[in-house]
Amino acid sequence: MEEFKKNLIGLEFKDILRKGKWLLFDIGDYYLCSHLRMEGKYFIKKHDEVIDKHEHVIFSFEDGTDLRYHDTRKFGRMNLVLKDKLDTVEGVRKQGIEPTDSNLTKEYLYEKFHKKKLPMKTLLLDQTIISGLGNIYADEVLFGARIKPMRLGNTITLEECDKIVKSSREIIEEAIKCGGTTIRSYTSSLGVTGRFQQNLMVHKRENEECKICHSLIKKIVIGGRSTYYCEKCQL
DNA sequence: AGTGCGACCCGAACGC
DNA sequence: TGCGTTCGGGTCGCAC
Repeated sequence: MEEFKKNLIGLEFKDILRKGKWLLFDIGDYYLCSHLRMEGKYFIKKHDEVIDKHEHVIFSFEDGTDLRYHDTRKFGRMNLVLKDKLDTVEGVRKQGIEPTDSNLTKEYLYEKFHKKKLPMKTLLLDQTIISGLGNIYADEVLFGARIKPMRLGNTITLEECDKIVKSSREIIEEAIKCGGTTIRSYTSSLGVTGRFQQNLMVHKRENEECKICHSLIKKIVIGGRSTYYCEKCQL
């Protein structure tokens, strides 16, 4: 921690990049790799403003402003690495292809899925295959692609991979437009709300009617994660 | 290698 | 001002 502080004093934040779910702050010879997990968020505040009990890391700048990292559950992670050592941050290095990237093709997904004996829900959460989908969007993508979450990778056809490409792109783009999804965050008073929850077709909708076929949405656990799907719409 | 699962964290939601 | 328990999100590390 002391080392972390000492290394940053006097350095300039030059840029902010993103790789999958990681934020990379370009600072001098370093990248500060920051993963927000569930509820991590950054705020700009004046240096003299009262420090909230969930503001765990504060960067103070010469102009009297702070960049403050706020994380209710202390679940996020930060990792300061020299730029040429970025490869040593496993999570950052092993990112797969993003839904918005034209390199995400049905052939690529078929190659990744067709020998796997893991459920599709688990495979969509694997950041080394598709980068950026979390528990909510994985459920939504599978609904959009009309694939049951427990189907194993080795049962998925090329055609279904095409549906996943399209569904993931559509859902991620729409979610970004909406400012994300607010489900468990209680910090909306701070201005961080997502509107995508209005678009959710299955996630967190156990025993509610499917918006397409009106049968009841089911909830199960796959790979230790809550998973929602429509028995009738998804094959 | 591939797969499965507990640990991490703590406020909210839930059950009584 | 009720209190104890469970849940959940993404990732890693360990066991098989």
